[in-house]
Amino acid sequence: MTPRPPLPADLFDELCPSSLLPFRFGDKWASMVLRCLDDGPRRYSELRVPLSRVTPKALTQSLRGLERNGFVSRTVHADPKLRVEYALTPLGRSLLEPMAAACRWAAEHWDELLDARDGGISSSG
Amino acid sequence: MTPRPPLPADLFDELCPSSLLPFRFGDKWASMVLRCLDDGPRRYSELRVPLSRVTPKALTQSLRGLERNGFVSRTVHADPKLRVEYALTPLGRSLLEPMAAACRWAAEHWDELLDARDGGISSSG
DNA sequence: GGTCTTGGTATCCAGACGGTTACCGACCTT
DNA sequence: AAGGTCGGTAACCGTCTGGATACCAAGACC
Repeated sequence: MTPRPPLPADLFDELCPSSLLPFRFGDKWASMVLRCLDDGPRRYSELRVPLSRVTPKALTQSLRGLERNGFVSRTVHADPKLRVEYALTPLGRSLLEPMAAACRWAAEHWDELLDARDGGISSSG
Repeated sequence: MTPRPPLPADLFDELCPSSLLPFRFGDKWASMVLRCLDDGPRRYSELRVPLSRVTPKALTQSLRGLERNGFVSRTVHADPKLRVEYALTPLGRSLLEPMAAACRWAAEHWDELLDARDGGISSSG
């Protein structure tokens, strides 16, 4: 429909600050899913591309959780053929701000975070 | 030492936005621990008061995790008698800002959050 | 000597979380 | 009719989290 650019081939390549981020949103993949929906609705199969390392079960689970909590909407179009679209709700969209704030924090304190993890008091665990 | 007011008797009474907050920091009790350290160092036994529903094991685990990641420092004083104090590191203190931002977000969207949970698409789970 | 406080540990256990593999019906194309 | 795509589900299983209960050594106090 909209000729938006396709999602990146693999979100795991550009591992963002989230890897050291001590915050977590929803389940394991929820924040990545939200990122993928940032610029408009996406189909299930579209989401599977950047999240290729997430099994269909896990992706469905994550989407269902986001839907249940009102962050994402799921719309089935049976127009010409089956099409399921996931989109951010306004609530879900509003979530992007505090998430970005957390990421900014992580970026600012990146060195300290690395330092604490590696050379800190104890590196066990 | 400092005659700061004691910690509240039970943090679970004044359940803050965190109950609906879709963000999570660290393990289950980490954010509550941080809140308790907000106004200065606290002893293990002090922390146990507001977190009375947290077992010693869980509290220790949470503190160790926070320490490992550089958010909290642990200091043993054997001055007159054994005293172990936990305090926020500068890094840990800097964390309070994005956490507060997340809480503000939750407060702003409180109604929507409740709505989605209860009357939303599906209330299962 | 017995007990209390302090700051924890040891052990066990249930449930949640997440991964693997396989499979499915509906529809479209060839 | 055969095969592909779409949007998933089913069954199984290991790991991790976190709770319950019990216990402990060192020092202070009585």
